Amino acid sequence: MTVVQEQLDSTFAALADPTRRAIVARLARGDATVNELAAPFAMTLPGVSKHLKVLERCGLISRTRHAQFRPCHLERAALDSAASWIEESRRVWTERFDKLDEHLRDLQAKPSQDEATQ
Amino acid sequence: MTVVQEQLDSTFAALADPTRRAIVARLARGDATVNELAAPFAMTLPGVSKHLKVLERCGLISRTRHAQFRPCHLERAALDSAASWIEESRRVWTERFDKLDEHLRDLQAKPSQDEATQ
DNA sequence: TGGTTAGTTAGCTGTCAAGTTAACTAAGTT
DNA sequence: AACTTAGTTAACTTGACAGCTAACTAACCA
Repeated sequence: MTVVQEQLDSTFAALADPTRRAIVARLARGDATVNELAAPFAMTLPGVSKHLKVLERCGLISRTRHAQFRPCHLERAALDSAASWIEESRRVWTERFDKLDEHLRDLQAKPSQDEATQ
Repeated sequence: MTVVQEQLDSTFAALADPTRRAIVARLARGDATVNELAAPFAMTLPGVSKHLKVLERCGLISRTRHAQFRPCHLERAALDSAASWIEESRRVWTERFDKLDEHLRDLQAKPSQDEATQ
């Protein structure tokens, strides 16, 4: 298993949880402390702390220290790599149909003997 | 939990597995049977069959019948919704920095009394 | 009809993840 | 020094999931 694959594994797995997606969405609007992030959820602080660890381990967030606070910061790189993977699949899928389309236009424009007899 | 959230949960969870990502990438290039999809993997057929069920349940693929074959087909909708979610977070993140940037340019252009004394 | 090909279902095992409470660390406050 | 605030770590329970083998269904072939 390559490093890139493991990165994607952990990033997609992180985004599979609705609590973590909400945290990411919140952090997109600006940095926040653990308690601020935990406030909207009916969940204990250790639970949120675990989610943050998951997000940190896949590189989606980073944490610094500021007195007894640990402000969380969204890192766009992991988000970018997940987006890139999906985009690549969509690109291939789209390209295939574009080629099919082109082929059909070719057939219509100048049907060859071979194709016309099929 | 909303339907949309459950859809995202299951789609991201599906994409968290490297085998399933490889299957999706393969299907982007065109439809394939279960055995064709299983061929590249050191895994039993029931294992692959399970992965396909996961992909089907989150809407990433669909399956039809053709004699004793069950060709798999990539459905772009689920892929699109996952991509959209990520894009929205990236958009917010980017917008925030654009606004900050604009604010800083404003400060430089016409510093107010209030801001100048801080 | 008996065999082959394509694939799924069932049942099992091991692993990992989410959530909890309780106990801890570390920094700031009085 | 004692207390409060912010957060993490540890230990546990529960539930889901990946993989396997064995047994099954369904369609085609001889």
